[in-house]
Amino acid sequence: MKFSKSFIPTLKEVPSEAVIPSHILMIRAGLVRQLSAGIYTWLPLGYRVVRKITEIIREEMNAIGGQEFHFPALNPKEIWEQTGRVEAFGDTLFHVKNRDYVLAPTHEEIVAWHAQGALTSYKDLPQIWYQIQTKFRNEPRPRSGVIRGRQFLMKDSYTLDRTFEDLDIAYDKHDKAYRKIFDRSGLKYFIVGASSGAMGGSKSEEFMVKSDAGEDTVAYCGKCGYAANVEVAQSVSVNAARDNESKQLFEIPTPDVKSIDELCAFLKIDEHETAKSRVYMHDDKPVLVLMLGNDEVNESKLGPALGGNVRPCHPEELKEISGADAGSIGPIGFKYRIIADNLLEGANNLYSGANKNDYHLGGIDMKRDVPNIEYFDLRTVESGEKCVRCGSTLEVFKAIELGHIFKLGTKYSVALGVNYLDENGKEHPVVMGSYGIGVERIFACYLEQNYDEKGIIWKKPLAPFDIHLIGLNMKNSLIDETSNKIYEELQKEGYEVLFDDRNDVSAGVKFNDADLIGMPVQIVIGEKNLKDGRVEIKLRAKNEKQIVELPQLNNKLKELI
RNA sequence: CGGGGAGUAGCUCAGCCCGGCUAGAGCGCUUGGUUUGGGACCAAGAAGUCGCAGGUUCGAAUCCUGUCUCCCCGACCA
Repeated sequence: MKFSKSFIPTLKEVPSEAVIPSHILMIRAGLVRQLSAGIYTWLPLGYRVVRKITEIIREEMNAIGGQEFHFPALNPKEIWEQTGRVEAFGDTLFHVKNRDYVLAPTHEEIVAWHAQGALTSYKDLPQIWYQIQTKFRNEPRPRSGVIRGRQFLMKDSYTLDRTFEDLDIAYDKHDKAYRKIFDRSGLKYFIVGASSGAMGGSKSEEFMVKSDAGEDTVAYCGKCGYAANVEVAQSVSVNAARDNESKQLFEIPTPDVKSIDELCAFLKIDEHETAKSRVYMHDDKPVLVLMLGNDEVNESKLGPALGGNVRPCHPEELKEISGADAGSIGPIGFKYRIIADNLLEGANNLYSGANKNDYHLGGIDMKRDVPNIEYFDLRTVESGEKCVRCGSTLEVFKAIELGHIFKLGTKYSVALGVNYLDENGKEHPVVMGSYGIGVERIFACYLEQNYDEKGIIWKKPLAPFDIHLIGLNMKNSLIDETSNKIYEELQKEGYEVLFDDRNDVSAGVKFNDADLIGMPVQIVIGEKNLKDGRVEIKLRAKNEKQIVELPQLNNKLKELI
């Protein structure tokens, strides 16, 4: 493709709407333009990358027996009502105003609808149906460029099986295919076991990429691969101590001491000798939650531990419940249910609030003084703590979800009546699985992992072109002739070539554009080398330049690409 | 939805607090010329309903009210 005739609007300045590297690079390199919040147009260069990604996905999905469909994005609302998901999605689902249609945010319903009555025999199963399609979700807050948009490309596949055992096989095939897809895309990723949430299913795994732009926080062990969302992550951490002797309870005046840090400083004690109190309202009954030292209550763990509705108490409720304000609340004399984090189990000689403003208690023995307490894992894992599986150090960081594989079970097949007859003529619901990949997230994550101060660094699999051919001074007829000839030859050799044949920009502009757009190999045709019958080859990744005799160019490229 | 920031030329932004003639800069763009191995130079030029609506005023980019849009943090996120 000739640069002079292409729409590649590169930008020297950083556009104000972009914050994260991948977004900035996409805009600056002329890959994408925003139309509205969370809605993007892929420009020709960027769309080439999208197609490289989708082609990798197709190959791997076909390799496990997937059949490519194209389901409609516009769906009758009625079908969505049958599974209760119009309500479940709520405002996230786009509704069409002048018809009872919705814009599909995913396609379980439509797959089930087509399967119903069509897959009627055990002989029809298993099936793997997939598509690469535009999805619509009314995200309340689109962000991070294409990473969270209101319209986005998704590869979604659905497996239809007879039994849960067969589902295991289909799930495993997807697990392997996904690894291949992300490996081939050149991404560094890891896998997190996750709870299946509102999709309604049992087992699921998320494929994640470490990134500050991520929306999930995960704990990860580099040694054994343990990875979990911090909402559920566990770690080995040190229990509060139990001394041989328990002191008697004693009251300490602690004027203006509220936080654990202030308490430790005031009494000159260690954080691990203290217990922090938080009061929650659980189905209209107060619950005191005790944490060791300064540990924060992990509300994602607290909810499931208690069941029902849980919310933090309002400050004005605290006094009535405990007799004190926040900062002076503690377990002794607290009249309602008390639960604590596991780390506090059996500890003694602890300091905590006295349920009396400006007073704390010392000498608390959990066994002796708080006999009816219940223990749960309520901590939030922090970086530096030890892995529960192998004991090495955990890292906590933000991550982007690239893909997710679910064992759905029979939720949708039951709701929409997708049944088959087995060998004995007995009817069963089809067992389903659902598997998604965010196509643009592969794109964005690749960029997050492959750039430098000059711009993007493509590797061959996703690069829009293999070679960026640069004719420096195109008004020089020898350069013009030679570079055009090389352009033709390289294409005959089967390379995808972007040819910077512009005659109205200086060399510096071409070099900088080439580095910004980031094709793996640059070939520079300039007077300096051409007068000796040579050209320069530059590898973008290593910033390595080599001078090559013209007749050797082809061999050299075979070696490099 | 809560909190914060922003909307002025294609892009990045100044001007706004403290109202005043024809609204500015850099980059980009057009034309001519000189350049051509790291965003080069000279000259001439085009380009703006100052987000929108209403109000205050002799006079509004500037003050007031409303509204829309975009960005960031949070909530939410099959």
